[in-house]
Amino acid sequence: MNTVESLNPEQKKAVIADNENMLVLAGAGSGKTSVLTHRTAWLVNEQGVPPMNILAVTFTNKAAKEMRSRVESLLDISTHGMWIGTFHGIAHRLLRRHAGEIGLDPQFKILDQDDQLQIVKKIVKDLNIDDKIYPPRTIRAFIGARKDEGVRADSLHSSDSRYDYTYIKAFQAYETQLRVDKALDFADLLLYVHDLFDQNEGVRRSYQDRFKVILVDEFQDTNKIQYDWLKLLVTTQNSIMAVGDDDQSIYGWRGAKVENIFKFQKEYAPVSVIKLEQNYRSTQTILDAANAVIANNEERMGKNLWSDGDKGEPIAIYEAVSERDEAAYVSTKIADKLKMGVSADQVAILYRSNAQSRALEEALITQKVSYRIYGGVRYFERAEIKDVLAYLRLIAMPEDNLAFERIINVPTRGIGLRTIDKIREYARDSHLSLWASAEDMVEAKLLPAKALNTIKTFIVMINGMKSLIQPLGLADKIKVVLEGSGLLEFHGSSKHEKAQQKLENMQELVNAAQNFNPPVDVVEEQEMLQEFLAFAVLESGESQADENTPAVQLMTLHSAKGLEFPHVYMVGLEEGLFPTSRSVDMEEKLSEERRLCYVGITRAMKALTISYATSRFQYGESSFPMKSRFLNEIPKEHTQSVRMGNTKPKTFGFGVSPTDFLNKRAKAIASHTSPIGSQYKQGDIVEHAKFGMGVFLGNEGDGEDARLHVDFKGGYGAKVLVAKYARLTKIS
DNA sequence: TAATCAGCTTTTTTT
DNA sequence: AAGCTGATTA
Repeated sequence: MNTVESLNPEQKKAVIADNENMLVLAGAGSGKTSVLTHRTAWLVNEQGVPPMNILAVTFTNKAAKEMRSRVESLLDISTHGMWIGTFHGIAHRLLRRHAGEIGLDPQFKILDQDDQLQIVKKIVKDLNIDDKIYPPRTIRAFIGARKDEGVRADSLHSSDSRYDYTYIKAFQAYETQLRVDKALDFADLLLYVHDLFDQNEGVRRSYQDRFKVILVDEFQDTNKIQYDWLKLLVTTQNSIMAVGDDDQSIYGWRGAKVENIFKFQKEYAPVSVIKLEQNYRSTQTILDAANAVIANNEERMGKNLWSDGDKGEPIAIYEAVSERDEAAYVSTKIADKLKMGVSADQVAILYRSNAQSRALEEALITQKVSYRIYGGVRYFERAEIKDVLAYLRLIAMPEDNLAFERIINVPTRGIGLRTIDKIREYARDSHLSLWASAEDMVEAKLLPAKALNTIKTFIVMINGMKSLIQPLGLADKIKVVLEGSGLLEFHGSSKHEKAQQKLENMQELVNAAQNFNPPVDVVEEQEMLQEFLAFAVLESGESQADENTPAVQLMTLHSAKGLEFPHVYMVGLEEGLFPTSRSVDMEEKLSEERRLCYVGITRAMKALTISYATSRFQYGESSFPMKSRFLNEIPKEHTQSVRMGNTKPKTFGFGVSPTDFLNKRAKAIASHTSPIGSQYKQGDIVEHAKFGMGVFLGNEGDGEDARLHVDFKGGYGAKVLVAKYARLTKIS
C-alpha cells in the first residue's frame, strides 16, 4: 500500500527525501508519526531498502509499539529485521550481544530506581554519611544527573569544587557496588553503548554499515549521552532523520536537552529542515489557546499551528471550591457525556501529579464511570512482584546479592538483622557472594543453632526449587516459586489490608509470563528468563489493565504526550501545583511547565475543559491557591466559564456578560478577602449545627441571601449554604 | 525476632 | 495522606 498521496506537501517532502540528514519540526498533532511511518514504508517499498537497514528510536515503549504496527500495515514485507525500540531497549539489546567486547558480564542485570535507592542507602550507611544532610534520594538524583550528562564517577576528582565531596564519594562507592553486583542502571545502558561504539571500531563500523537510515522520534527529549551515541552511528554513508518539537520538551529534569535540536542542525550539516504546522487534531479554538499560551515562552524555534477545521466549542473553565468539588464536576460531566453516547475511551483526565488522581477516582466510582489509571506504582515495580522476581534471580544465579538481600527474610522466616549482618561480614572478608557465605557458614556452623537452622532451611528450599524448576517454562517456574517460597501462603494468611491485592498481583505474574513475547529470538530457557527480567525493568508498567473494556483514562500530563482524545479534562490549574511551586522562580523551569501546559491543551481534539480549585487539601493540610497563570494566558474569547449543573451559562439581566460576572465572582473567591459585608474570611474555621467544623472558602453576594462555600470535615465535603439559614459560628 | 504503633518527614514528572 | 523510622511490646 502506498498512501503518500494522502500527505500534505510538507509531510510528503519529508517522506520522499533523499538520503540526507533531516530535521522535522513537528507541531502537536501535525502527523509526525505518519511521516515517520510513511518514510519507512517509502524507503522499503519504493527504494528497496531492506528493513534490517533501518533503525527507529523512540522514547516510550508505547510509541515504539505503535510505530511498528503502523509501519507493518504500510509494508508489503515483514518488519522483522527492522530495529524499532526505545533508546534503553535498543541499548539493552546491543549490550546483550556485545557484553564481552566491553568487559561486561553477559549476565548483567538492570536496576530500576528503587534498586538504585536501596544501594545508595546501603552506601550512606557504610560510609557513615549523615542522611539528614545528604538524603539518599538527593544522592541518587546527583548520580543520575551526572550520568545523564555522560560524567562517570572516575572522571570526577575529589578536588572538583563544583560538587560537594560527599556526593563524589558516594557516587564512586555506588559505581563500585554496581560493578560488584554486575548491575547496570538506566543511564549505564546508554553509557556502555556509547563506550562500545566509541572504543570498538569494528562494532561501530558494523552498525554504521547496517543502519543506512536512522529515525529518531521526540528528538527534543534526548539527553547528552543519547545524542552522543547516535552521533557515533552516523557517517557520510548513512543518514539520520530527527523528528521533534521544541515546544514539547518536558523532560529537562531528566537530563533532556532541547539544545540538541540546534546542535543537530550544526553538527549534521547540511540538514534540511521541515516544519509541520498544519494540525489535524484539534479545533481552531483549542489551537489558538495553545498557541497563545506557548507564545509566552522565549527562545522558541517558532511555529504556529493552524487547522482548516472548525472553530469548535469554547474551552470550558470550571472554578471549583475544592478538589472534591472539582472531581465531582468533572465526573458528572463525563457521566453525562457517556449517557449521550460518547465512548469512555474518548475521554481523558490529565493532571500534573499522580497524587491528584485520588479525588477523581472516588468521584468516578460514585458516578459509576469505569476508568483506567496510568502511572503510579507500576506493575513490575510493586514490592511483591519484585520479591517473586528476586527468587527467580537467586535460583538462577546464586551469586546475585541484591536478590539474596531482598528475599532472605521475605516472607519472614526468622532470619533477623543480626544474622544477615554476620553473613555480610563473612562475605566481605572472604570475598564470596552472600549465598556462598551462607552455605559456608552452615557448613562450618558459624552461627547460633537457631539461625543455623533457619538458614539451612532456606538453602534447602532454594536448591529444591532449583532442580524442580530447571526443565519448566517461564510461567510454570513462577508457579513453583509462588508456592515454594511461601509467598502465596504468607500473603494469603495475612490480615493486612493490601494482602489480597498483593496475592492477585502475584497470580497475575503467571499470566504475564505466559503472554511474554521476547523481543529477540530466544533459544535457551535461561535466556528466556533473563529477557523476562529485563522486560520487567524496562517495561515495568505497560498495559496491565485490561484494554478491552472502554474506560476513561487518567494520567499525568507527562504520560499524555503523544496521545490524543476527543474530550480532555485538564484539572488542577493552580499556582503552586501547575506550575509547581518549584518552578515559579526559575525562568527555565517555568517555561518547561508552560510547555507541559501546551502539551496538555493540544491533546484535546474536540472539547477541552480546564478546572481549578480555590481550596485544595494536599500534604495533609488545606491550601488556597490562586488560579494558574497559564489560564490567564488563554484569550478570553476562547473560554467560557461553566458551573455545576449546566454547561450553558445562565442569562443575567444586568447588562453584564455571564463570563464577566463569573470572572468577578472568581476573583472574589480567589482573593483572600471576601467582598464587603461578609463576616467571614477565606480560610476561617466555622461550625455548623449539622455538618460540624469546616473551612470557609468564599461567598457569592452578601447580606442574608449570600451563598457561602464551606468545606466541611467529617465526610460532608464542600457545601454551598445560604447565609440566612446557615447559622454558622466562627471558630477562628 | 516480629509485629505494631507513634511520631516523623515528605511530597513532580519516568525510560 | 502516606510512607518511613525507631521504639516498644509480645
